[in-house]
Amino acid sequence: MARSKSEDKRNGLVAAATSVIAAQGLGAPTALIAREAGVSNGSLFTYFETKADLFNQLFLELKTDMAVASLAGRAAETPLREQFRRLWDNWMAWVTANPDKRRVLALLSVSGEITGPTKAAAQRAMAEIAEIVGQARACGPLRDAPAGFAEAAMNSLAEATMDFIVSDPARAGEYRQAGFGALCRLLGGPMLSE
Amino acid sequence: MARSKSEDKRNGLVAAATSVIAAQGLGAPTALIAREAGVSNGSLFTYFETKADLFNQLFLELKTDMAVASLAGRAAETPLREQFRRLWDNWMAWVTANPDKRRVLALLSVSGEITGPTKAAAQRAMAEIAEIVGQARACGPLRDAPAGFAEAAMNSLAEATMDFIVSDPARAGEYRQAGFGALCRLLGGPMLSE
Amino acid sequence: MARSKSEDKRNGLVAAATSVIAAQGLGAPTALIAREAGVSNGSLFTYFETKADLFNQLFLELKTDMAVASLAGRAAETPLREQFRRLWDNWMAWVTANPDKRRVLALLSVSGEITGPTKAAAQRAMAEIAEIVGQARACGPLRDAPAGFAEAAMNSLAEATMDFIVSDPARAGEYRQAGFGALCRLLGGPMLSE
Amino acid sequence: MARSKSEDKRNGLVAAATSVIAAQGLGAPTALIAREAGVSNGSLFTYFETKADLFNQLFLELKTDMAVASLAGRAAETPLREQFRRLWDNWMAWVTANPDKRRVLALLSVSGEITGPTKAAAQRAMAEIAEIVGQARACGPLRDAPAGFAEAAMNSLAEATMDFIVSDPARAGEYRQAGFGALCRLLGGPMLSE
DNA sequence: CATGAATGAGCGTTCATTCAT
DNA sequence: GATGAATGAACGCTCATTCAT
Repeated sequence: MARSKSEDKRNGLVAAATSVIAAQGLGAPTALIAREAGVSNGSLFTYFETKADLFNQLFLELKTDMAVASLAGRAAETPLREQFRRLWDNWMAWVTANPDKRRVLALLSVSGEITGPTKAAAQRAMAEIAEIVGQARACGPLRDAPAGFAEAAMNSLAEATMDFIVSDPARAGEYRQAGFGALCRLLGGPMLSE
Repeated sequence: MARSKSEDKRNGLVAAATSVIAAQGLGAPTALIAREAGVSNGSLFTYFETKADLFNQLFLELKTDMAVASLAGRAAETPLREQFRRLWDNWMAWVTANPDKRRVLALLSVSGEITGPTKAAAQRAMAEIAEIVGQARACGPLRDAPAGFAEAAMNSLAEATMDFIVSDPARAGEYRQAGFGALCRLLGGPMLSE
Repeated sequence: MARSKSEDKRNGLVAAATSVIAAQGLGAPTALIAREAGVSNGSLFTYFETKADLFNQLFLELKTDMAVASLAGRAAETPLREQFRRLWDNWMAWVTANPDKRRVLALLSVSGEITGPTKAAAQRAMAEIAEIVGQARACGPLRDAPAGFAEAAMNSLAEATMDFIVSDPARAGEYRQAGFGALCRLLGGPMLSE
Repeated sequence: MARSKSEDKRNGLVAAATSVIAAQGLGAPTALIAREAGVSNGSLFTYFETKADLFNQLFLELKTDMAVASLAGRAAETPLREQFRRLWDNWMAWVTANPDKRRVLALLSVSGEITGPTKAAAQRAMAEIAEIVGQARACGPLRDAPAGFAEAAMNSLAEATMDFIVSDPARAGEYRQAGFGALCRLLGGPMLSE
């Protein structure tokens, strides 16, 4: 179980990477991340083989974090709209609380450094969410759309909503509402209409 | 007189930057871009003061290119749904034909190197598109949503659709359809329903 | 612990800088200095933040070196003329033995890269010499000249003498004598006359 | 006589070089010098083969300028002290009026770019001054000093005095006086004593 | 395992000089 | 001759990664 080395240090590095990269972009020096974590520059490489490796682990961790937060309090038997509502609210709350994590995720997503296996693992972390979306899709207008499309559409709408929330946190509630309305319309189907 | 700055060379550099950055990311060496353009490394800097300047001009050029392509053949008097259809089809066709441009646009958008003035100019280039969206919004469910939200939502949906198109061009038509349907539902309103 | 910064390496860099700059001027590449010191180009920058920083530290070190060498064997109670004689002889001997250091000092002095604090520190290193000059000035014809003038005059005479010594070391003794004679006359006063 | 090309442009370049180098040092770009002279960068090289050539011509021109100015109004039959007085006053007045030229001269002197022939020509330009110094030397304590030493000593003293004048022009007169006194003592001899 | 100095490839940019116009 | 774009070598500095301690 306990992998050797210090789990604390690793987590510290991940956290430091998040805040440093949020501020400076992916070009941020590993040495700075290490310093921010209170660790020597060399040590970073005992926890992550390369910078790209750090990126991949970070990506997976953030994605998982986001998924877990979004699914908090889920009750599989409640009506679908209820579940969506909770999912969406959780999700947006996570962004509001963790703008850095969200920014880093956006940076990493587009970086070209995320490997296939990491992407696959990230999808696994999102599986439960995908399942909820799948239920909605099954009886809505996206019924015949290619697999994954509904999910991607939801994601993109979430991204747009997040941008507004991050840039103007005071009106977060408003944006969350508008986004949710759009989401329900987008996925459509009887189970989501009000 | 001496040689005057060649528009051709400038365009060659822009094109080279697009393909090199699409392949290697924003970290691509300026020297490589210059070589790809058949120009000496130093020459790049007679056309663009700095790498960041190249990024900004490139961004604006790509954005404008995209906007112009999307608006091709627009007839302001045709029904709104018609106009949307054409806009969307043009847009997706542009992505299909120019995946590199699209990727570079995505990279630049998130790079933190695009200055305020460039962003403003880009918005101006997109103004006509924004206007069309505005018409749809005015009589649909996003009527009361914050300004810009409808546009952002459309953009994000377009992004998602583009991702599918780029990753699997063979089924481009299918993705385009699905995306358009989702778009109409998302923006809603009587003028967009079938 | 890791290796700690090696005083040896730093000194090696300073020495290498001296000989390389003496040969090539201040435009000498840092990479060459590093190579001459048997160190990687990057390492130079773990010892000196910038090339300008290297210049400043080098300047101070050379100036101090010169001052210390000039004051060797000073006995504050001996007659002033005696002290001057020793000072002058030491000084010229240092130049004879270290023409590179002298050339680099001359280059740096005029470079515009030496900062105020460095200049101040250099003056402190020369304080004891200034004091000796001050004693001579107090009772000679420069009594009423502006502060620092006597010192500057001595320096300039030393510079001229050094030039001769460096360009024709075989006659160093002769030049030294002539210079000393001129110095005593220049500063004048009863305590320096023969 | 009239060498081809424009004498005006050449002089403009020399003047521009003086002011630009005074401000920026010898590293100043040739392109900047050209612009300051109102000439294209390429044109500079039709007047001066290389940057080093420009340096050499500039050096000679400034040195000559200084010599001519110093000798203004010389009357070979007046007493030596008189002649020295005039020389010194002219010299210091020139520096006061032309601090840029003086700074550039100092920079060039130490640059290592001045070739032997240029140095020789410069000495020729200074010949008349050397002759005056030679007369004083002949009957003073430097009688037996190596050739050129007296001149060099005078030069160095002048340099020191100039430094004070340049850094504090308000007290130029005071410095000039102190310098002249020191000069007379340094060269000594009956013809210079008051 | 932790540390941080050492390494050296690599990058953006500059600039003397050349040359097409 | 004048112009200024073109050239490409060169430089200072950075930073991921290694390795001696």
